[in-house]
Amino acid sequence: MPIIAKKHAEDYKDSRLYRVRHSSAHLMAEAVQALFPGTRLAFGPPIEDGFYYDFDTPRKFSEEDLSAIEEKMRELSKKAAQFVCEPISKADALKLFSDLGEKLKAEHVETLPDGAITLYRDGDFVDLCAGPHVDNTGELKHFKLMHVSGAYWRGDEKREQLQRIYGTAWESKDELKAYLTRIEEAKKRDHRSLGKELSLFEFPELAGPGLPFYLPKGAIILQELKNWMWQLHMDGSYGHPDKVYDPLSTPHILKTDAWHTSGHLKNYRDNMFMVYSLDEFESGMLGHHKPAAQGHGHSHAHHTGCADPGPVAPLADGSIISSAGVTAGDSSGEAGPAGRNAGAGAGNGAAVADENEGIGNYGLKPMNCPGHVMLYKVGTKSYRDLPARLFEFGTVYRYERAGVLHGMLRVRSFTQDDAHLFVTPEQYPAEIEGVFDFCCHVLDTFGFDYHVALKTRNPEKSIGSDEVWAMAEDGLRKVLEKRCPGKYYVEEGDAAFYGPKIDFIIKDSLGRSWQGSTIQLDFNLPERFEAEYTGSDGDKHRPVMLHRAILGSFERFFGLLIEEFGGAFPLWLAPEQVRILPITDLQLPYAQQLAQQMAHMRYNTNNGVVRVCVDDSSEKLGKKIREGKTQKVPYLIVVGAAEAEQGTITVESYHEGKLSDITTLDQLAHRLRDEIHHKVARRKA
RNA sequence: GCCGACGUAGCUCAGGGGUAGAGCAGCUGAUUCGUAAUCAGCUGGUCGGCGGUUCAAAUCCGCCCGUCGGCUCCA
Repeated sequence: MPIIAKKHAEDYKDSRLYRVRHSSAHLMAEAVQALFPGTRLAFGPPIEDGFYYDFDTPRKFSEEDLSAIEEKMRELSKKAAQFVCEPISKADALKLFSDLGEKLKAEHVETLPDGAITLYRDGDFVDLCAGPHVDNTGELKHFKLMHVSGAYWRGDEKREQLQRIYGTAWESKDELKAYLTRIEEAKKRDHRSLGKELSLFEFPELAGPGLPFYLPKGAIILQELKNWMWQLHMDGSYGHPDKVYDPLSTPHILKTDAWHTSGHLKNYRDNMFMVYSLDEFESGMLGHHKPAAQGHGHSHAHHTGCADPGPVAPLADGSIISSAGVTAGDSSGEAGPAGRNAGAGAGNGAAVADENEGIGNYGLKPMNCPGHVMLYKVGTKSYRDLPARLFEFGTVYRYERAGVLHGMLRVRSFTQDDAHLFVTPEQYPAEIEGVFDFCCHVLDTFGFDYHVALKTRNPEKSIGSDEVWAMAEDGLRKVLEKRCPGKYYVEEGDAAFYGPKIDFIIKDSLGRSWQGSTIQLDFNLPERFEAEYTGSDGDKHRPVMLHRAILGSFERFFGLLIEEFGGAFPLWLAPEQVRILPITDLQLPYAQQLAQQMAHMRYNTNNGVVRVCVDDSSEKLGKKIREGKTQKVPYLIVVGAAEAEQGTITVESYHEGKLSDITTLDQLAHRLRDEIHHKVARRKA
C-alpha cells in the first residue's frame, strides 16, 4: 500500500543540505541588506528544495532585483566568511535588534526563553538564529533565486505584508541542474496546459472563474470515472462486503433554514453562495436587516453563542426556536419557517432573523450532508436498517477567494462522490475501516503516492461538545493505528466544523499537496437534524454519521490524474483509445471497416465499446504518427497496402512502440479487453 | 482577499507612441507517401474591458476583469 510514511523531518534537519539552505537564506538576507539598506528581516528558513527569506520593506522586488541579489550573493560567498554562533541574553538581544531597527526580530525575541537565544554572524551580517550553519559562506555556491511573492508576518493576514524571496540551493552543481530540469519537466505535466492541448476542459471567462466546463474528451473521462465509482458503490465489493450503498440525488439549492439547521450559515458562511428569485427580491421577501434584539450582535457573539446546537433562543414574538431552526414542539423534522419569515415578519429580531438578514432565501449547496440527512429521515429507521449508506454524485458550489483558484484542483463548482453513512455507535469503527480500505483501493488502482492525515478540532470554528469531539477523534485515531501505525500525520485544528477527519493527500506535479479522499466522523449533525433510529430496546437513539468521499471531487481527481499520467491516461480512461492510420487514401475503406468492427466490440460487461477514430487526413504517415503520439492516443493502428491485402494490422503502442506480436484485430482486441478490465496504469519509463 | 508578474489570431509567442507580425492549427488546392511535422495559396485580431494623456495609444497612466507564482484561507 503506497501510503507515504511520515517523513522524518529530523533526518533532513540534521543534513548538511539543510544547513546549506539555511546558510543560503542568511547569505541572501545579507545581499539584500547590502543592496537595499533599510530592509528589515523577518523569518528565513530552509524548506523542501530550498529556502526563503521574508523582508519588511516598501520596495517591491522585481525580477531584475533577483539577478542583482544573486550576483551580490556570489560576491559575498567569495569572502568565505565564517558563520559564528554567539549566545546572547534576552535583554541584550532585544536591545541589539531594537537598535538595528529590526522591529520584527525584536518582537520574535520577546517570545523566546532567556538563556536559549543565539546569534549567528558571518562577516558584518548578524541574524537572530538557532542554527546550525555550514562553516563559512564560501561553501554556498549552487543556488538560484526562484521567485518573489507576498507573505504575512507570522502568517497572519492582519499583520505586516512582507516580501518573500524564494531560492533553491544544493550541494553540487549537478544537483542544482537536475532540480531545475525536474521543475521544467514537471511544468509539462501541468494539468492546465494538458487540459488545453488535449481539449479536455475549459474555463470560459464569461461563465466566471473557477467554473469548469468539460469538453467531449474530458466528459468521456469524467463519465468513465463515474461509471467506475457507481459500480464500486453498487456492488459493495470494497470495504462493505455485507451491504451496498443506496444512491440518492438531491437538489442544488436548499432553503436558507436548512443551512441554519446544519450550522453552515454560521460556520461555512464565507464559502456560501446565497440565491433568491427576482420575484422574492423585488417584492421585498428577503430577510432585511433589523436592529439586533436582546443584545444579539454580530460576529463574535454569534460565534460563541451559536456554536452550541443545544440551547433554544426565545423569539421576540414569544415563540421558541431551537438553533436547529425547528419551532419547539414541532418534531416533524421539517425545518421551520423561522429563517425566512423572521426577517420579513413584523417585530422579529432574534438570532435566526439576524443571521439571515439580507441574504437569499435559498443557499446553493456547498456540501451534500444536509440533503442526505433529510432523506435519511424519510420514514422510520430501526437498528436493522443500519448501517445506512447513502451516496450521491453531488455537485456543490463554494465561494473560494479569487487568489486560491487553481485549474481543476481548486474550483468553485465541483462534484463529489459523496456518501453519508448512518451507523450505530457500535458500528462506526468497522465502518471507518471499510471506508479507509475503499480509499486505498481506489488510489492504488492508479498507483498514486499519498499520505494520510488525522485532522482535529478547531475550537474556534466547530459545533458540539468536548466529549463528543474526543470520542470522534479517538475513533479515527484507532483506525489509523490499526491500518497505518506510525505513518500518518496529525494536523491539529484542521477538522471540518462538525467533526474530525482522516484525509488522503496527493501531490501534484510541482509538489503541492491536495486533499483527495476524506473520512469524517460526525456526532453533531445527527443531533442538529434530530436523526434517529429505533434500537433493539424499542427506544429512540441517535445514529452516528460518517461523511466520506473517495475520489474527493471528480474535478480535483481528474486534474491530479492528468498530472500523474502526464495526459497519457490508462486505456480504460483514454477518450480516444485507438486511432487507425491509413497510409494512403486507398486504405481508407479498410481503415473504416476496422473502425466499425472495433467500435462494436464490448470490452466489459458494462457495455463499454472501444473508442476508435480514423485519421483520414491526407498527411504522410510520419505526420499521422506524430499527431497520434502528441494526442497521447494509447494505440495506433497502421494500415497500408500490405495490411489491407492480408487483412492484418500493424500496431504502435504509446508506451511500448511497435507491437510486433500483434498482427490481427482479434489479437489487439484481446489485449485491449485485458488492459481495460484490469485498469492497467502504465507510466512512461 | 493580500503581494508581485502577465493578458497581442483557436494555440505558442515576437513587437513596444506613427497603417498589427511569425509558427502551428483551420480552409482550399496539389501530393498518395510505411513509424514523431509534404508543398503552395487563403482565411483569421476593436492587441482582455472601460476611461485618461497625446496630433496620434496594442505601446504611457488609472480603474475593472481574467490568468500565473506565492501568502492567507480551504475541501
